Amino acid sequence: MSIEIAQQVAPLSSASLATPTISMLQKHSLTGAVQQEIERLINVGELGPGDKLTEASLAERLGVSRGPVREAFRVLEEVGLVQLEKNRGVYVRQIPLEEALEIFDLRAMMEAHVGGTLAANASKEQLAQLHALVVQMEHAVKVEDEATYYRLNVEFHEAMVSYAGNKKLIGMYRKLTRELSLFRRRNFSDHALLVTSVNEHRDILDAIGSRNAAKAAEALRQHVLMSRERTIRNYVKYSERKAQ
Amino acid sequence: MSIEIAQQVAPLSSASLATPTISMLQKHSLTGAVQQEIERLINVGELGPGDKLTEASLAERLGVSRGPVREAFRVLEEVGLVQLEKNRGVYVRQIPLEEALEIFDLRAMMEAHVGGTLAANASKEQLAQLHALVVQMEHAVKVEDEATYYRLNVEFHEAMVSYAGNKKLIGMYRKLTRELSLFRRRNFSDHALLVTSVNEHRDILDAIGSRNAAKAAEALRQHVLMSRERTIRNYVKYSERKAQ
DNA sequence: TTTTTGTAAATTGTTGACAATTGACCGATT
DNA sequence: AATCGGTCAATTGTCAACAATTTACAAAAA
Repeated sequence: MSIEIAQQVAPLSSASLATPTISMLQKHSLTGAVQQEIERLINVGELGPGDKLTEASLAERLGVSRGPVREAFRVLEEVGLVQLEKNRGVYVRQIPLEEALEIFDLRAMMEAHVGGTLAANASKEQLAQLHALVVQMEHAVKVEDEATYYRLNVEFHEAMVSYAGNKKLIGMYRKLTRELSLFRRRNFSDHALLVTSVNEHRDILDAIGSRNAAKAAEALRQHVLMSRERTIRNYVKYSERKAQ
Repeated sequence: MSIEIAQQVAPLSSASLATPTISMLQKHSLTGAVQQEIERLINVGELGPGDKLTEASLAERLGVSRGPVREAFRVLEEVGLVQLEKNRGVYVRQIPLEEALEIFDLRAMMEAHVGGTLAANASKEQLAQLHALVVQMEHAVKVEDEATYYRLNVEFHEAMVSYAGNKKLIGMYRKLTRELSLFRRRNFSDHALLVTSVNEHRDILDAIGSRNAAKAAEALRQHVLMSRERTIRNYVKYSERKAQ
C-alpha cells in the first residue's frame, strides 16, 4: 500500500518541458505516447508533409531514449503517416494527388455502404443526433464560420460511420481520413461551396430518415465524389499559383 | 567499383542456422525480415492464435538482438496479427467470431464495389485471366482437389481486387484477409459446397463479362455473404464438437 | 570552372546491459 | 486446509554505447 503511493509521486523527475503529459504516461508505454505526440504534431501542423524526423532530437524533446521513438516510427509507417528510408531517416508522408483520389473513391464506397445501412437500421436517437449536427452546420454557414463548419462536417461523417456499427469499418475510415489530412490544404474557400455542401448533408439526412437505402447510399456517394472534385480543382488551382 | 564487389561477398559471417535467409537480408532492415518471418510462421501454422511470442527466444532463433524483434512486434500489432499486453508479452491474435463477421461484411462491400468497377472497366485480357481461373476451379472441383480449389479461390478474388486498380483498396483487402486467415479453420469440407461455390464464381464472371455493373456487384456481394454464412455454420459446428 | 575524391560530422542500425514488472513458488499464519 | 505475504526467476521496458551508413564539405585534379 504505502509503496503504491510513493510510486505515484515519483515519476516527475526530469519532465520534458515541452509536454508534461509524457512523463505522466511513462507507465502507459512510452512508444504509444511518442506515437500520439507525433500524430498531434502533425494534426496541429507543427509537422508538415516532407518534414524530417530525427530520432535523437525527438527523443530528447520528449525526454525519452531513441528506442521508443524508433518503435513509434515503425508503427507510424504502417499507419501511413510517415515514410521510412533505410539509413536516411523518416519523413512525414506526402500524399500524391492520385493517392488522395483513391482515398476519396474508397470513402465514397464506404460512406455509400454506411448510408444504406443507416437507412435500414439507424435508431431514432442517432437520427436526432445527425439532425442536430446538420442544424449546427446550417447555422455555421449562415454566420460564415468556416472553421466550425469544417469541424462539424468531420463530426457528421464520423458519427454516421460509427452508427453503422462495424468497428473495423470505423478503423479503416479513420485511417483513410488521417492520411487524407496530410494531403488536404484547406478547402471551402468559397461561400457558395459551403452552401452546396450543407445542402448535400441535408439531403443525406432526409434520405436516411425516409428509410430509402438506395437513395441514401447514392446521396452519400455523390457527396463524397463532389468533395473529390472540389479537391482536384483546389489542387490544380494551388499548383498553378505555385508554378507561376 | 571494386569496393562494391567486396561488399556483396562479405556479409556471410555467422549465419543463423535456422533461417539463412535472415543473414542475407541483414542490409534490408532486420525489422522487416523479422516481421516477414513471423508472418510466415503464422501462415505456415507453426504459430497459431493465442500462442505467445517471447522477444528473447525469437531474437535468438533469428540470430538478431531484441531491438528489431520489438520493432517488428509493434508493426505486427498495427497490422492486426498479434496483440501486445504491456509487461506481459505479445500473443498471436485470436479473432473473435463477431470480428470475423465484420470482416466478411466489409469484404462484401469491397468486392461488390470491385464487381461494379470491373463490369465497367475490365480489359479483355483481365476477363480472359479470370476466365482461366474459373476453368481451373471447375476442374479442381471435378477431381475433388480441395486444396487447389482453395488456392485458386483466393487467387481469383485477389486478381479481381487488383484489376479494380485502386492500390489502397488492395492494401485494405489484403489486410482483412490476412486477419481472417487467423480465424478461418478449413471450410469446404463438403463437396456440395464446392459445387455451389464454383457456380457462384461462374455467375460472377458472366455478370462482369456482360458488362452489367449492378448484377456483378450483387453477385459478388451475395457470394461473399454466402461464404460468411458458411463460416458461421462451420464455427457453430466446431464449437459444438469442442463443447461436448 | 567543373568534377572528383577523400575526410569528417551527423544520423541511423544494432546490440548488450540494467531497471521494472509480472507470475510462480513456498513457507507462515489463521 | 486455506489464505496471505514474501522471495525469486523469467520477461518486458528502457537506456546508452558502439558500428555502419549517409551526407556535406573541402581540397585536389581535369
